[in-house]
Amino acid sequence: MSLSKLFCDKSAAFSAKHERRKEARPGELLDAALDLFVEKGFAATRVEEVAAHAGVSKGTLFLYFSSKEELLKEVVRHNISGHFKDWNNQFECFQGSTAEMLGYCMSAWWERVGATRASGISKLMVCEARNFPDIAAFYQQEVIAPGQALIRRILQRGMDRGEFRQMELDYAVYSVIAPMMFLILAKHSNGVCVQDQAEMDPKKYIAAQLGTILHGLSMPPGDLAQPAENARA
Amino acid sequence: MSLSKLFCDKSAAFSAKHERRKEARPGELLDAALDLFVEKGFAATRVEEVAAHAGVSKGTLFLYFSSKEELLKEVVRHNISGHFKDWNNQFECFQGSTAEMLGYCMSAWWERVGATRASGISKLMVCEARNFPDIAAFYQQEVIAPGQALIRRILQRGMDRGEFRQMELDYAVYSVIAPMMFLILAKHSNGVCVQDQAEMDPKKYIAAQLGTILHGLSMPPGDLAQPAENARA
Amino acid sequence: MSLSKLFCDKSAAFSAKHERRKEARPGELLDAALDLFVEKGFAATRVEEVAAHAGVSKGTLFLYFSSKEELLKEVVRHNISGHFKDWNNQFECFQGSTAEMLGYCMSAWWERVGATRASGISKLMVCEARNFPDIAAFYQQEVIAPGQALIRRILQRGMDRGEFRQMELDYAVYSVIAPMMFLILAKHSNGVCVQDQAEMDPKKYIAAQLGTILHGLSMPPGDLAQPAENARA
Amino acid sequence: MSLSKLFCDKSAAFSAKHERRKEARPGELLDAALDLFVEKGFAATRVEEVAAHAGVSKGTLFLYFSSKEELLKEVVRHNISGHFKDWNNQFECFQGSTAEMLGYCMSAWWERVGATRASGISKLMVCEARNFPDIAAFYQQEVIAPGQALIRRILQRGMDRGEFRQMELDYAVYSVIAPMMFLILAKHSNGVCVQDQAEMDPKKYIAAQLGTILHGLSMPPGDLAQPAENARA
DNA sequence: GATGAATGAGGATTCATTCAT
DNA sequence: CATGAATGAATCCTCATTCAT
Repeated sequence: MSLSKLFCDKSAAFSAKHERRKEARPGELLDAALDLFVEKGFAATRVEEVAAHAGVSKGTLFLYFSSKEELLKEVVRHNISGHFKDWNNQFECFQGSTAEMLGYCMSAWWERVGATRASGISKLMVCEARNFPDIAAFYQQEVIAPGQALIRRILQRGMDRGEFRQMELDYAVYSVIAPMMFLILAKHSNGVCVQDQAEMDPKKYIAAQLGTILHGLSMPPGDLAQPAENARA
Repeated sequence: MSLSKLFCDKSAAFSAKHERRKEARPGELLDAALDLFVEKGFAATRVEEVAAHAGVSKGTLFLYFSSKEELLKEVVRHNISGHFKDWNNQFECFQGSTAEMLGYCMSAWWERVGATRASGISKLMVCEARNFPDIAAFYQQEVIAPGQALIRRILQRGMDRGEFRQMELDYAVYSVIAPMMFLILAKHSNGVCVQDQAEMDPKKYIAAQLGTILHGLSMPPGDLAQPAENARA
Repeated sequence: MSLSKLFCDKSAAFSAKHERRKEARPGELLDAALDLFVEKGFAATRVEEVAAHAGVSKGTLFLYFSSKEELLKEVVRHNISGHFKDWNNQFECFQGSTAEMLGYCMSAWWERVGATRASGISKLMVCEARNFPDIAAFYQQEVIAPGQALIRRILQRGMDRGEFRQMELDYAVYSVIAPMMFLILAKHSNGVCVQDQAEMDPKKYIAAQLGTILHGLSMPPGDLAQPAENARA
Repeated sequence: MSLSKLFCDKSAAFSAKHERRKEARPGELLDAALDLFVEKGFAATRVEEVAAHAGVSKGTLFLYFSSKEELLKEVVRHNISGHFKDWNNQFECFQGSTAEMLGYCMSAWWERVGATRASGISKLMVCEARNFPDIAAFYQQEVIAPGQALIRRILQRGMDRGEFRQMELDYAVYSVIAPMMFLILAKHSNGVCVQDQAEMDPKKYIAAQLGTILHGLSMPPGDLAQPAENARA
């Protein structure tokens, strides 16, 4: 069964009005700012660098953003995906098993978020949350909450359908979130998470994590078949 | 009274408060610096704050650390545990199942690292790695590499003993690491990872993640028994 | 009206005040810096003072000079005259007696260097040479060496033409240099060289020193005897 | 005729009382301070360096000198020679020609001042006079004035005895002072005055300057003539 | 709108001076 | 007396922000 068949047709309706104003403002500045904030941190990034990366002068930046902090806020707003409405819709229509749904979710997330520049937002928020509580709260409300809610619904669906074992959702959600967050950090933290980043294939990583999430590392219980004649010394 | 007694007394009484302070200063400063760097980031932390948190003046800090950057380096060095030798030894002697071993490991890690202030180092490194590549490399070599190696050995043991299924270790290690890293971030990122941090019990979190890691979320295959037409309570 | 006229007008009117300032700034800063460095020494001069003397703010100074030390270097470079090429040319064409030439030289030096603010450079170099060996070496190469060379040529001319007695040039050059250097110090050292600086007329000083250099203090031998019909072509 | 014969026996009587207190204070500190102030300038010298050079701790320095500036004052006071009383006495008894007297003076100055560490005082004063007008005034009064007075007396003696030509003493004194000051600067200014300091022999330098001062650079008129045991009444 | 020169508050660092031991 | 740890005012330098062109 192809994945595309699994969904109904309701496509997402984008919020048009609020976006318009921001679209008018040089997206290059927001992109440059995101890249640099992620790379060097907010405090260590100079607005002049941001402007230079966007190909404009320092003064121009302040034409569009009243302050460096306001720029950060806009960066966060601009990079917060409207994916959730879409994804929630897709959840409603999904026909396959919950395992498939979870796999689809993680792949889709990687393609639409993780692999893009927008993924840096998460690292940025992790690093700057303490300094900008209001931005953190906004992010938490716009991204974390809907994200966790979606995953909860998926896991609940699995439990409801007898596919997943009974579990405490408050903790189980992190089994899905943690590997994705880790992948983002690995991508943005210069070897602090993974030894040789170039060696890591994100798709294989996601596949492997999905495998663990679904089945764990342990030998399937019934699967007594291959004993492993090895054992300890 | 012997001469040596005289000398001992003298040296013992030698400069009580002043000396004690001098011994204690660097450690107090390192602790304060760790806390603040983790909380606010390196660039956004003022040395004067660090000094104040350690109960000394700005100038005193520079008596012990030649620069703010050197302070950061020392913070990292100082907080890098020598746990791995110990843990590797324990690995050698461990008698129980590999699942138990993994559970023991994660709990021990939480108690000795995760729950302590030292855990902040990981968040700090994630945030500052790009700005301080040499420190990141040092951390990677002293912490990341040995940590991953230990986990690989554990997983390999599980596979060798037929407890764990065959897996590609290069990716499987992250099934263990990601949840722990996530826990640290949750602790230090002001709600950006978990909605209500106060609600989360780290021990339950670790238990839950261990459960997932070992057995996955899926219903055990043979266990088809109770399909659960239920839904929750 | 031709197109070129339009362009000319436009470019001529282009940014009047702002640009003019920008052109002028570095020179004003260099002048202020020279004055203050000479007056108070490099270390005792604050960059803010320099900026204030040039009528700009602290930050502006750093727009043009990357550091206080770089400012010093530029001060030296900027004040090192290209007089030597000119003077060497004049040496070649000079027709009069070598005594006249020496007198002309000392007067010209006074007018073009000694009496100007540039004279402070020499005092500055004397005072700061130990702290900035590379600048000292540069000054030595650009000023001291050519200066001594010129004087040697003059003295040599005098000897060659039988006007001057045979002398060891390595030491004789200082008979010319020392009085000029002394005059500079007198000008800049607040009474440490001469008791009442206001009383001293530099032209009379130079005339007097030239007299000594040429004829010494001693009574002309024989005096009476004969005016010296010797020498010169 | 040996030089020693030229003098009568009045030796100098040292001022005993005021010296006593200063003698009690570590001369090492004053010596170290002089060396460093001369080498690096007052502002650029750290009191800790002075203390270290004198082999004591920073705190000890402040036991003897209430401030860095007071240290400078004491350095100047300590290094101001009491030579003038002695030299003035010698002037009174000198039997030889004034040319001999001048030569003796310059040699004696070199041996007792110029060649010693004390010579640095002059360079120090030249450099710091603007920043410490009161010290400069003190130095001027204790050293410059008596020094110039002595030289004036010598030149006057030469004129009175018909050995020297008539000259304006206000300017003529500098013919003697400038070469000596220059020698000091050459010694302390790291190549800014003389190209290769190592090459210069101070005694030859002084002999050469004395030659110029006495007879000038010009060919003796008539040459032929000789000695001319003075002229004019 | 765009520019970039100018600003000055803010932060890292130094160092003269103090003072408990 | 001597020490050297501690201090904090002073100074260099940075960089977000303003504004005249």
